[in-house]
Amino acid sequence: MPESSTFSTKQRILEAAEDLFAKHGFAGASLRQVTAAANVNLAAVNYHFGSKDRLIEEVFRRRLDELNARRLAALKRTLGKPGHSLEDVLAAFIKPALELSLDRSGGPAFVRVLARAYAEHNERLRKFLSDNYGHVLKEFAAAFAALLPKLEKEELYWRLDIVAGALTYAMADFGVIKRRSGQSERDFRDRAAQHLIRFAAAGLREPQGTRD
Amino acid sequence: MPESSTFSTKQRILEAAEDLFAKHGFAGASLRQVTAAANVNLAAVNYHFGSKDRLIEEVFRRRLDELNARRLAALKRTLGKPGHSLEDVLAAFIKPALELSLDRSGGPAFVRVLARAYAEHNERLRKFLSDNYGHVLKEFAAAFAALLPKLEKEELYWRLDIVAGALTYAMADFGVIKRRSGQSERDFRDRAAQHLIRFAAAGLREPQGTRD
DNA sequence: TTAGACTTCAAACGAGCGTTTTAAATGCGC
DNA sequence: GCGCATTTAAAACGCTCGTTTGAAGTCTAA
Repeated sequence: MPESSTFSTKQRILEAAEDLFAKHGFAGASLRQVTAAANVNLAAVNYHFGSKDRLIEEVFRRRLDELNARRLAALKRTLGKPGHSLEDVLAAFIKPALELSLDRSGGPAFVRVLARAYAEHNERLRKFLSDNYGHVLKEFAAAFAALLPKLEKEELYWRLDIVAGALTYAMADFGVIKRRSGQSERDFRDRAAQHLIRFAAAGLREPQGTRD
Repeated sequence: MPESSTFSTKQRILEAAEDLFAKHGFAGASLRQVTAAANVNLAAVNYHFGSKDRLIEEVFRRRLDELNARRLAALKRTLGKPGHSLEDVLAAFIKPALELSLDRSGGPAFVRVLARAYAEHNERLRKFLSDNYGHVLKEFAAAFAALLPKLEKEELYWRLDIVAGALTYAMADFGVIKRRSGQSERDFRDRAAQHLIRFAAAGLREPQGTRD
């Protein structure tokens, strides 16, 4: 199975799929649209991926494998530092995602795909993501828990859930937000990271109230 | 045009549509699924609403008219109080949405529909929502701006965007979160509102940083 | 009770869907 | 250059989609 020769077709399908899934959703983007945009024969999807569902999974795997590896590496580096802060852990989670949407072509599209997956409560997709990347979230949750010992577990999970949702939505909108003229992409992303980290840290650190 | 006789069919279509749009998305839920769930003839959708797109809009209008009226009323009440706080304004935004998902049947489904609309960047839908309900967001933005005079406009909009995303996402998941046994629905919602308000207030109030 | 507006219904429309099939083209070690 | 596995190609499969049609049914007011 000579990978080099299949590479181009598979790659083009994945890129077109990512873009169209971001624009029209998983159900809304058809394989005919995808293959037309990729300049590839319609049957190529089922030849290379087996089905539309598996193509969707591959769209996620391609980006998430690297994204989560970077997140874990950054987390490990952070946990190694003796006096690491909440902001450091948040940065380990957020910055790789921001870099993804900056570095690679198609990154901005992918974070929108990710937001869609968040909004969908599709059973198959949730299981796939949980099976493949659930351990990453668990490691981050443990790191947060260690830094916020006074928060009850239930309260912490509440807040992490809100933070994850907020970050996902915010990053999905980055491709749309128009930045100040003259501001470089890098500057913009750095400011964005600062905003997100500060915002999330404030929400997590706020002392737990007992009752009103 | 005798409204009373059409009422039942239209109502049943709207309720089935809301539920199925929440579950499978706008493209993913077909009119055949909707009409079957509503126990109504397939052609009834096009007879009563004209098209699938207009049905989608009507699903939004039915809930948002009341939701936004309540939000504006709560905001007006809050702004009338002399010493009102950031938390009060946030409560005016959040509590009506939480009550919607508590009071009415189908409410939890609708907030998930709302989250989907957020994730979609559908031009037609965005225009419809902005045309019909954009003024509500503007009034809230003004109220926030008055309470956070030290924040630059750009910074404020950043944060409001994140808050709106976080809230939308969090409320969409309320139907899924399992609450402690013995905890009443009302208690759960009140606690949820406290969490969201405290979280959002902390993120908004955090002093603006100049640069790292 | 009959006229007429409104609503429901079964059936069909053309179009597009994901997938499969079968054959032609391509790349590559021998 | 031949033989073979891999990839591309065109066409068709059965199915579901949103929408339209025209007739049947239902209700109300005169």
